[in-house]
Amino acid sequence: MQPLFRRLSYYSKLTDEDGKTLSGMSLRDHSYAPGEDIIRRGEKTSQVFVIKQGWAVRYITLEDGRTQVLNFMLPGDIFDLQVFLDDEVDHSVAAVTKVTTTVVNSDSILSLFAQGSSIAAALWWTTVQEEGILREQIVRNGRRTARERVAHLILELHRRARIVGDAGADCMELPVSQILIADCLGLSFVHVNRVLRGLEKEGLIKKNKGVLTILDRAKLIETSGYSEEHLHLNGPPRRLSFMAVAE
Amino acid sequence: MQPLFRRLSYYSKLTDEDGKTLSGMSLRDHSYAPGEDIIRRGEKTSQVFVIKQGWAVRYITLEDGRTQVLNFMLPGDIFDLQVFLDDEVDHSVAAVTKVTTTVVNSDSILSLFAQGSSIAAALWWTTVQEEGILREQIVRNGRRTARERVAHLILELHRRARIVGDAGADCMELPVSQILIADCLGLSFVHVNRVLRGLEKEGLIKKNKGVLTILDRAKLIETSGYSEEHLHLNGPPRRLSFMAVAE
DNA sequence: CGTCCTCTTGAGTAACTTCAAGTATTGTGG
DNA sequence: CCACAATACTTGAAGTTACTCAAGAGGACG
Repeated sequence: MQPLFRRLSYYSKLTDEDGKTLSGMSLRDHSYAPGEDIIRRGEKTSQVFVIKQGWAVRYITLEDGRTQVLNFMLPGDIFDLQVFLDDEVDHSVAAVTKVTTTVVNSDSILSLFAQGSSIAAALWWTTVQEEGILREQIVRNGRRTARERVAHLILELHRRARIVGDAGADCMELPVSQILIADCLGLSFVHVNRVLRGLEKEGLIKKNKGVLTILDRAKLIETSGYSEEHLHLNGPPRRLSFMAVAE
Repeated sequence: MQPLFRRLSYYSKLTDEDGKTLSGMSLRDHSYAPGEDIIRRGEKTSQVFVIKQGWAVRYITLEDGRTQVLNFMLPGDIFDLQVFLDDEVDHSVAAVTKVTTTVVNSDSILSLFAQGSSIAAALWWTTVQEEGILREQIVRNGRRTARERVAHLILELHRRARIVGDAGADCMELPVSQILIADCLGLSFVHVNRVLRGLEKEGLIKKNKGVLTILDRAKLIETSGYSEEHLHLNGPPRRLSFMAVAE
């Protein structure tokens, strides 16, 4: 549960005690090979899992094979607090790299909420963050040019990787093919390639064996119109507002 | 709270008692003129409100004026159960028509959850539904053609309007300008116009003074690839899975 | 070492946008 | 209730962005 703990404690004060609590919630680990499905659309699942290692994607495929990546999942990301409805999930999740997940005891999550733990507030915050990322995805793909989209996505992914400690100040491992980037941004992979090469030629980024380096962050932000509001980086409150009611 | 009750009881069995409970939660109403903002990005709000009458949009505007509509809000739609974080909201909501909202006492929502009311399950379901709609929006705008997008949106809006009793079997009031449709689908309004005229010429739809009629549903579904999985129309369970735990 | 997948680049094309100008519709103040 | 203004709709023509097709190069993997 390290990545989750790191993510939750990035802006929220969690104690060592909280760390132990989190570790205790983890039931068992599971590994997936690159490309393997972790959850398939239409399945019913009452399980909550956390990405422990590696990258995954939430995605939906149309009948004719067109696929849309909804969002990337990094270590510390959770699927899915909404699971309590016991309904069929409406999208799939696949491993991008080798992925390790931890299945979490959902009862223990619930008791965290019942107890008013600050972990619960942090978990709630992650779902707000996730929704913010989804909304930003809609704006990005709906109203930005290809160039803006690519630059914007790079900045977002770097930031998210950095939060869980998987990236340097201006560089990161980006284990994502241009095909996936295209499926995320609603573009053809050929065009994504051209845009990336363009950004490289202009000296904004550099890519070398899966490591992406941001060479000119200021220009990258300028061309993408990137801002971080949607990530809700102020972090969770120590308690959810409704917890105060119970006191 | 009529529209909310209607929406919740569309697939879930709610008693008259539940109806009264819902009515009792409503604190006060508020009206908005067309175009007026109901909530502005960056505001903090700890209020939950329900659309009682009229249509609204969730939207985000970029610095240079480009606007993306995230989603339409119909009577019975809720903003926003995520509010308990007491954080700044990351998008705005504006009235499209004249809109009446009801502000809801968030404490009473919480006690519904505490009591394990079936209303709580239904409310949770609406948030799952809303997320499904957001995801479908990403797929639609990312991987469908303009023609598919327009047809798809029409079918979705009709379905949602019908659930709250605001539409006939194949016709509905669609109080939405082509400009808004364009901002929702990530297209120019000129192109939306051409696509709509095309669909009319081919006899798939008809529009007359704000009333849209679906003339050939089968073809409309065929050209759009529409399916309703994302609306989670099986509806909420009577109880959330975690409520069983508490028993 | 060969196969498969990803990346790269060019050339031609299709989908959608922008610009522009005119028409209908809706709202508003006298 | 009418006249006028403002907004939304419609259509054409030209331009641009991004797509498709194609073919070769570079890497990863068994």
